[in-house]
Amino acid sequence: MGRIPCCEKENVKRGQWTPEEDNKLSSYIAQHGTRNWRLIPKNAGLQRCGKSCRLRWTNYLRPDLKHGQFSQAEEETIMKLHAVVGNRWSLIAAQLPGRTDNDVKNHWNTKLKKKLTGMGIDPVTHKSFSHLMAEIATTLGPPQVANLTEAALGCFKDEMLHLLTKKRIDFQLQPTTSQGNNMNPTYIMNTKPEAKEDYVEKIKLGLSKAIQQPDHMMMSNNPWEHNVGIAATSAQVNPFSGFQYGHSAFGAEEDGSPWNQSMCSTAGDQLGHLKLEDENGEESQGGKDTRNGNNIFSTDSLLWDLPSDHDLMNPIV
DNA sequence: AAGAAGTTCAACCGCTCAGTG
DNA sequence: GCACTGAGCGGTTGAACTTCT
Repeated sequence: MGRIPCCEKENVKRGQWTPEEDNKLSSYIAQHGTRNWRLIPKNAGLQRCGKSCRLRWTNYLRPDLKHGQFSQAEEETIMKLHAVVGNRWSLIAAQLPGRTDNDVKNHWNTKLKKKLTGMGIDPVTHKSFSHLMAEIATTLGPPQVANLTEAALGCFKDEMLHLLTKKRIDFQLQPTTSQGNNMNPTYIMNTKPEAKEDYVEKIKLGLSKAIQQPDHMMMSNNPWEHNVGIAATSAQVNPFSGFQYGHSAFGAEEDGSPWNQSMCSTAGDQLGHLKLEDENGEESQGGKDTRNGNNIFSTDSLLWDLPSDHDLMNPIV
């Protein structure tokens, strides 16, 4: 049995909405509300699918929507929430008044993903590439490490070189001293064009050397320490270590909140670790239960069920 | 100036889930 | 418990726009 189409495909207009159509839809909804999307286009005199009307309304016409650029605070919120819930765009959008899931999804795919990658953070796991490499190195046997490392370095190299050469994203290679901790330095963006070529060359050199010497990877939990840092100490040249959302890259202060990097993970898997309380104080696990519970991130309703050292995202284990 | 390449974002598609009879 | 329906979600597409060569 085939799936029943949501509307008649014939006589249904598709593509960009005209101002006239927008007006018809807006004025109809202002008078009658949004009950029964299937009937709305018919009653409003639109040759559109109900689904298309719903999308147009929720993503564009709703009067409470923001249409401008995402603010820095909004971007930071998206990144933090994505680290926990993953591609649950509707959940993330629910925490950003005036933004839709489509807005958030588009912004993530076009801007934030690249921003994170450019900072040496894997946008899927929200861990630094060095962290992921270390996990690989500690989990697998030597032959697998060599092969995987080579493959991974190839990917990272391509991505990094693309970003460094095509985008004005750059790294200040001196770790900030505010932490007084070179084991976990914080890097900030350097937009000076003259610094770029030198860094690109250093990275190219370090990466190609690393690929040629996979054995060194096995000697450390952090392969970058042995290979990437060829032109300087690893802490100075390795742009992939010690990223912190709360610091200079986004201008906010770290607050010791549950958002710190240790609990970042692939998100879809993580909803199962969140305890959610509904209005009656009853617990429910994440997932579908959260569909109508838009305020699960409020401090009043969210209970964290995570030991601080719990490694939620080990892709190998 | 013009074509190519890259980017953005509105819109569509197909799927899942909740509600209902 | 089952079938059906509507709503909502996330992934993908493609037209419009921008930047690069």
